[in-house]
Amino acid sequence: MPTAESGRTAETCKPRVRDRIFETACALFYEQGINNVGVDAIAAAAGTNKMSFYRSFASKDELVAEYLRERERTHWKWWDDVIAPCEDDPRRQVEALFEGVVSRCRGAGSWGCAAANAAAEIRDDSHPALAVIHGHKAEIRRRFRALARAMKARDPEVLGDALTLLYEGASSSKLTFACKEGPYINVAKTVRSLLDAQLA
Amino acid sequence: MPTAESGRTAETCKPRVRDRIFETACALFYEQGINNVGVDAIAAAAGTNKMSFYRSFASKDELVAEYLRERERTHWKWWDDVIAPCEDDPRRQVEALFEGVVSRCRGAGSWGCAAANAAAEIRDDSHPALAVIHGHKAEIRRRFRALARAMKARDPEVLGDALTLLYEGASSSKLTFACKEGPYINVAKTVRSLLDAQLA
DNA sequence: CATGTACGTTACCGATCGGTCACATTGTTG
DNA sequence: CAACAATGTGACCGATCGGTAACGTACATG
Repeated sequence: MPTAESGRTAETCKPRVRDRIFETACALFYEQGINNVGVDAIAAAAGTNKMSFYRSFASKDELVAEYLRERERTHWKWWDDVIAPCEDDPRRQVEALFEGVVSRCRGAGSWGCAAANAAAEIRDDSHPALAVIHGHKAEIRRRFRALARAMKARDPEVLGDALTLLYEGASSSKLTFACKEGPYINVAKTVRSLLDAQLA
Repeated sequence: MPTAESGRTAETCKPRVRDRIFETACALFYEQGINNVGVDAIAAAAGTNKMSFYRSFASKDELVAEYLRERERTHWKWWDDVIAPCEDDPRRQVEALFEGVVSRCRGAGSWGCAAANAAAEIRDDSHPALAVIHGHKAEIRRRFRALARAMKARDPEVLGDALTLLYEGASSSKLTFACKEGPYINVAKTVRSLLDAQLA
């Protein structure tokens, strides 16, 4: 057995076939949609074949769930990085988050929220990805409500939900608006005036 | 040739097979997602077969585009009905629209915005439904901006975009939040305080 | 009765789907 | 060298996909 490999110290240097498949699948799922990407296409794009795929993943559905878990990890890392410079200033944290969303949406490779897109594609209640989607969205709402509470908003639940909806709307507007300057471009300004109104 | 039928006075009483197929397809597309509903399933659910389908529609893609056009017609009819009682009071119209959205989302048969869901499923730039989606969303934005202008908001573009995002977010939150009381429940209150802040 | 329209039925096409089989190859380790 | 784990290869499965061809039938109109 390899010395520097015990199942958990991996993901270091070696380009394991499983990792190549997974990264390729994540990119394809996000750009083209889950139902528009077959297992064959993933394996081919990763420079391997379908059999190697099924040696690494139990099923496509499980891969999809894992894909969304990875997106969620990345999302929260991004979130924490954005709010870190404004520690102990929840209002600045919220503003920074929405400024971050705007510049994220501006990017060329942005196709909206992976979880929301997946929710539109997956309608089978038994799909393992559904729990990931719902958990992710519930956590977003929870964090915005916590930020509203930290800001001492007069109605933290309402303000938290408002921020959640604006956050959802901004990313989802990426796919639905053809123009390059969708309604998300003004969301930071909106949030500021909303905070002005809701904070005493 | 039938007397009471000249191509435009139709859609009256006779249960034409084309109409049955179309209504069935609209319901299935909305409930289960476009890519999860095959032509065979549509025909069978409409009590007919695939051949009758292709005698009425050029292709599935064209049916999908027609489905979204129908959803848009219904949406604007709903919209106009909601704002009609508040004529000459744009602020009340906006408030009525969001109260309407909340009660619409509360309904059991609500699966979010059909256009937004379709946008997540359709990633092929040449799909005939894309123009319908983009046109619908652009019109929503245009109307909210016009309402903001009619309200004499100090920055109609920003306020109009804010309303657009909240409108988008509210309906899209239907599929992404598992709980029965998603963040949309507070959107009417948010809109009121946003209007208070933005109107002089 | 003859004609034409609307519709039902069956079988079929090539392509793709998710998933599995048996077998050959590679590279590392002991 | 022997052994083993990881990977590549190609054929194959049943099911479903969007779409078509050929034919039969019901019915209303002239």
